[in-house]
Amino acid sequence: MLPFLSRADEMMNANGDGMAQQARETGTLGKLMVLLDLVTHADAPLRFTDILSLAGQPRGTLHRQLSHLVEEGLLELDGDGRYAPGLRLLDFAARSWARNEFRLIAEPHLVDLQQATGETVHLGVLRGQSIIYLDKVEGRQPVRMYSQIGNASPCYCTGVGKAALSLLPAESLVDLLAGVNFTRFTAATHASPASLLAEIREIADQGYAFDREEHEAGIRCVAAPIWSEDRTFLGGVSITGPAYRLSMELLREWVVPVQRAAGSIMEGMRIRLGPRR
Amino acid sequence: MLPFLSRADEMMNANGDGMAQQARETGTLGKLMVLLDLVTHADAPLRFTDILSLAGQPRGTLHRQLSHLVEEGLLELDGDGRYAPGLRLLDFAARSWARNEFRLIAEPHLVDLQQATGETVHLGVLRGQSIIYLDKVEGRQPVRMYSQIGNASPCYCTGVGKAALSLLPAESLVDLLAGVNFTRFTAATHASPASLLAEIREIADQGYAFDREEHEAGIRCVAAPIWSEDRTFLGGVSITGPAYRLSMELLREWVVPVQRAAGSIMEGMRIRLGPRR
DNA sequence: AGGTATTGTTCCATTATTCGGAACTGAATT
DNA sequence: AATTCAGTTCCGAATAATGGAACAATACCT
Repeated sequence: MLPFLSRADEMMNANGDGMAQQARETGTLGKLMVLLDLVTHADAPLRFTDILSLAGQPRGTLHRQLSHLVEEGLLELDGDGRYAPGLRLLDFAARSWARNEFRLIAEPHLVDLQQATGETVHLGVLRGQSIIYLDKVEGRQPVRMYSQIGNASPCYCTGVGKAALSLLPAESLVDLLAGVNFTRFTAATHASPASLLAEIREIADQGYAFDREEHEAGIRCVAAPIWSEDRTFLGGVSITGPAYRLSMELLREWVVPVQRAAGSIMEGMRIRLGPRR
Repeated sequence: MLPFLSRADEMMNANGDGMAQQARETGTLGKLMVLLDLVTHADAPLRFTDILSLAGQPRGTLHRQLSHLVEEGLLELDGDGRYAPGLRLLDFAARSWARNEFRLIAEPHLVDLQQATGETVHLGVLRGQSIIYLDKVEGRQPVRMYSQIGNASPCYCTGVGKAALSLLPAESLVDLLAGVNFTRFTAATHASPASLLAEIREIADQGYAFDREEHEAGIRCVAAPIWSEDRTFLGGVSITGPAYRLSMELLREWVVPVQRAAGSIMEGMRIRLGPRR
């Protein structure tokens, strides 16, 4: 569904001649990742033939590639010949999450913010054209975790996403949006780059962003951007909740606390990263 | 730390001659996975040179391999030249977790068991020589999630691990244990295959396993095994908690509920998988 | 049942990618 | 300025991936 880090940004450059296209693939690995993407994005485990038609590769080739992925534990093949994501992915992810510096630094500030407002707090970063949620703090959590963490969400209709975009220089922003597929999730979702760009300019001035039920009907949020001096990471914190409880007035009251949390996180990052450079 | 799915099981077979060794590598992918393992297992982000010495590969080669991993989002390279696990791993994992059939089937039974006992319930499966925790249900959870989920833990000193091992035919069990490195976590940890084998035989008879502070001092658990007719998946459910609260008597009382939960999960799997074969 | 279409697996000469030594750049150190 | 150390680029040689076709093993249909 979500195209994630698309390496294929510069594929359609302006010239029409038959020049050798820019180096754009990661060789063998790139092809295997496409397959992993296919399987992990599928709603149900896929059979060999399903993948064959989706991947458009010769059978022999595909068969070997899948075998390699299975042998490495990245995919699993059940007794009925259906391919599902492998559990080794969980092991990798658990490790990368547990040790993630940014998350570790942010965590206490997220908890503070949650306690101050009583609503759900998210931490997300921009990767490619998607926001990946790195952490989530809920009150007495009725819902299961992992529900949001790790999920890639669109950048053009989430509070954290728009906050992150507002930090990009105009040129990169346009480049990035050129590759985005504007899916209309609700009536309020931006349907084109034009209207989005206008809002983003506003967000850049104000220093905070709202999500007015743009991604999911009945869900609103306020978000503040997080950046580093060299723009190597961009992200945001947000407070999210049901529209019936979070009036726009209330969200406006929370602008200051969210911005303060974002500020504290940036401060923490500066202390951690500053001395090195 | 944990060697995970070691493909290299049959490397040291009995013969001493120079015959071509069994096919054992996954080509390009296998080499890249070794690197991913290195980085995700490290305590802190690694610099190029660190990886160079750990991986023992020519510089040019290593450089290209790491570049590919970074380009695919499996690794991230920060401004200081340090490699950390990439966030794309999180995205993959979130998906594979959310859609995992076994977990979805087991979930309600885990919740029931948690409510019946008030203690933490785990669901784990055996992959290679490790137990991977697929789910965890706590009471009003004071600790963060992801803490355990996805983590690979040793099979020889966890309740779920020993329960899973007890289902293996004698031969496979010996093979598997031959590759295990017996780390002594506490005074109660099995230090050799011999004593472990004895206990596992007992567990196979009884149909349940205890962890008597073998993995972590002060932590005990009861676990019951889960299997399928064709032995394609082996795992277990467990109730875990602090030793001061969970006396051995209490654990013995919980044998029945844990076994019942395991039974219900197997039942659920049979309904789901049965009709197909 | 028998025949046929479908699905999955193996083989091997060809082709493309990876390999890895060496030469190169740039920064830190003396 | 000279010297080490860390990281990057280059290119012929070695190796692994490719994909067509032949081969199993099932499911599907009269």
